[in-house]
Amino acid sequence: MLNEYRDILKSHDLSVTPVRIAVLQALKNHPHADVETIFSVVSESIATTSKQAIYNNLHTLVEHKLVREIKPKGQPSLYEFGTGDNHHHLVCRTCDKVMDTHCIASAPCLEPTDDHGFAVDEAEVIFWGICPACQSTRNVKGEKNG
Amino acid sequence: MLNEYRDILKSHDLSVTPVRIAVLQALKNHPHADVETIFSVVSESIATTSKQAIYNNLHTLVEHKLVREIKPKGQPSLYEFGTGDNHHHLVCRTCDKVMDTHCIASAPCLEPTDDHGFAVDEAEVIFWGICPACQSTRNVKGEKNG
DNA sequence: CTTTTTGCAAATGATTTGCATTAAC
DNA sequence: GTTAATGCAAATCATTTGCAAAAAG
Repeated sequence: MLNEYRDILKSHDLSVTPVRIAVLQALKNHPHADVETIFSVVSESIATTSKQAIYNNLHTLVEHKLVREIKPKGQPSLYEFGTGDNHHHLVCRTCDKVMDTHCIASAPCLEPTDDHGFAVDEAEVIFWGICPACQSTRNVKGEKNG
Repeated sequence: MLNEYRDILKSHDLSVTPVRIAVLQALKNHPHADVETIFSVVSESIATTSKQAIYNNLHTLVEHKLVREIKPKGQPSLYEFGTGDNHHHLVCRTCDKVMDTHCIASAPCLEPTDDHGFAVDEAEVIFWGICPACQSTRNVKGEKNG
């Protein structure tokens, strides 16, 4: 429902534009999408859009904490609709696939022993490993799987 | 002591070259250094070196788990001598400063609730926040501090 | 009507690739 | 002598910047 996105944007004092709504829709349908993917999905409904409009919107949405950015080492940034449910990520060292997971750590467990005066607002956990597909196919770094 | 690095490299079946040793030394003296920093430090002792030699060596060292790569969102990669002590990082959202810290979570606490079949070998924790300097100077994103 | 967003082109900058030379083993 | 590392130049590619036209508030 489009008005859903409209209301979310309005409640964050963000102007409502077709591209911006399309970006939110694309993120909802493609969790962990990169800019390239979002651009091509948005292009399906708005053929004249530009990659810069996608970048602009993602930055704005990330700033307003509506979208979370994930940056696997050496890959383009991935984006996900920020639900604020504080989940974490499994990242495959071989094919860079990203999956959601939760940590058995309860909130007070995820705290630094020494915060060096930082005002910490988020604890991000990345579980590094090898995904099932890469385990079975002996993929080498760089090849993509499922 | 140079033979220290020599032995570390030999024990990992890596050939011992002046540039490679200089990279390890630079990392020891400059925790959380980026390629630019490592290049200029190494250049002091080996004036003829190239940035590509630095990249090559860092990749090799990371592959052999002698060096850890940290990738703050949108910044060049940072590298640190990989001590295997499983510490974590505080990253400033404003100036991108990185500090070491530990997590009060004990090992069994840092496990995914559902590993989706991944063979997980590391749990990386990044504590996002605002560093003391940026808190006091009201820095805006992009300005560097301390 | 003022501000924000859009879309285009061009610039930036970290990282990678190809290859001949040189050094390590 | 065979393999791996070096250093140079050129290419790649995600991301950013500048700006005029268009849309949103």
